[in-house]
Amino acid sequence: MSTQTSNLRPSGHRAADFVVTAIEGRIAAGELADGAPLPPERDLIESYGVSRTVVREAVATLASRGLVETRPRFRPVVRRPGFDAAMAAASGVVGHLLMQSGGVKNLYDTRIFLEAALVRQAALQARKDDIEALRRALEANGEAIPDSDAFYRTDVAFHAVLYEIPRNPVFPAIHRAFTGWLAPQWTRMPRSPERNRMNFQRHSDIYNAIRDRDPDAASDALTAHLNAAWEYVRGTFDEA
Amino acid sequence: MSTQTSNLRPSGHRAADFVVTAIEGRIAAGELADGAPLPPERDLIESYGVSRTVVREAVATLASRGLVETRPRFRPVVRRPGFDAAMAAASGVVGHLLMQSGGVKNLYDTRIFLEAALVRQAALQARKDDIEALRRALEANGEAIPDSDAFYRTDVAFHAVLYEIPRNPVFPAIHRAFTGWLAPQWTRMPRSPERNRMNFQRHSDIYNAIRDRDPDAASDALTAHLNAAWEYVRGTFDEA
DNA sequence: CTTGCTGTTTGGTATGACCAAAAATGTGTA
DNA sequence: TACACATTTTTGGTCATACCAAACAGCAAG
Repeated sequence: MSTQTSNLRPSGHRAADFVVTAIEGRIAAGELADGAPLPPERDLIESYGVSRTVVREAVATLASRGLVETRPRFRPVVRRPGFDAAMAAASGVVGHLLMQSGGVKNLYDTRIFLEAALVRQAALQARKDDIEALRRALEANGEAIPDSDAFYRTDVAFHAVLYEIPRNPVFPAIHRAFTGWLAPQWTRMPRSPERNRMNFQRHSDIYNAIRDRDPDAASDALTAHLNAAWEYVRGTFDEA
Repeated sequence: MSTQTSNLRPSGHRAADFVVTAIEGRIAAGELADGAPLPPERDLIESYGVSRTVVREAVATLASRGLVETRPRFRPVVRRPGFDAAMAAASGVVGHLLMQSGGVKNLYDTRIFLEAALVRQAALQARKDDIEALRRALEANGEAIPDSDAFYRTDVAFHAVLYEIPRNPVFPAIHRAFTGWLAPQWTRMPRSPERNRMNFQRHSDIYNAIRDRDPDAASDALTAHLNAAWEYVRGTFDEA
């Protein structure tokens, strides 16, 4: 007859979800600023009138959503989410997808598609400083031809410039996610200065097309570049 | 063979992470098939030699990664992750992003960009049955003009066809994610048969351009369509 | 075969305890 | 005073036990 627990939280829902949304609200409201540590679990117990079990479950949920960052035995740190956090949240699942048949191919095709559209757009409306940034990235890429490790970094940086041209923070986040997901495949590819030189040539083609304001040529060059890279690495997969 | 119960989990790591990866492996190996219920928590305790706290934390992590589906008081159900699961994992963060300044705009611009590229591609290489599917979707959309609710559904369905044309499962997943994220904004938009008729006209333009194999016209029609919709709803935001 | 009841299973939560590492505090020396 | 070192307190990670309520499985009655 007497209610055993006298809590101030709405019953019927899961207590953990209640705590999650409550903390989410405090983050969104700015009460818990970016970089600040989360209150100790034992404080949260008192604040929300729940058990430590619930608090820990809630913190784990927040962590997997990218709203807080947990390291073993450290206070969780609040992270105001950016588009990168969204990608990070998805990456756990994507890792599984990549191991399924055709998963890598589907993702890589998506990248080709998106990037081809990016260079087309870039050819149409890249600003002077965009093209200059692209030129510098290309130059650095060319100088790194003898060093395959440096070439990889400058390669990624070159493509990164393409994602920055629209000035929409979603695109750089997508690029970082792509490179992170596909890096394991890439590193299995044998590298050599000769291949670097070939890829640099492709990069030059893309740059020239954008500089010359030729969207079709830019799109074609990008597609050819990435498709060639795929053909080169496809042998390393056991897929039909 | 004999179930190895020699659970010597590496110390230094978190026990919960250990359990998570172990269950992930069982899912990836197919031992836990899609749709099957997860073993009871009390069984997992014995299997991995950890406390129930750890098991619950692990299950919560798996749930937030989209590998299992939990409903209150039901056995968690294993879900072989698809690209939709990846999007679902990201949606928690995206919800926060949408509330930040410019978040909706950035995401919507991304959608316009992607969809414009899709219709361009569709104009170039859509198959006969693709165009036929698009025509049927357009027809249904036209018939739903008087009913704003039905119009919204057929509107989404029309755009969905565009995402299916590349036959890459990533794109439909992206579409579902977009519509899910942006639906709250859309539903705030006042709807009327007149606006429906206008949107239907835009859809017709897109369809005609694809049917006529005119990539530029298709891309322009799509961009005009979505930009017009944005202009129509922007008044509902308190953004500069 | 269906319907309805009943005991069992199982997830959700609470409580208390212990450990180890981090953070905070105190202390002695230069 | 300033700084390095030792000690106490805090705090996250884990374990064990217990209880409740809803889902589930089995059985009896219709």
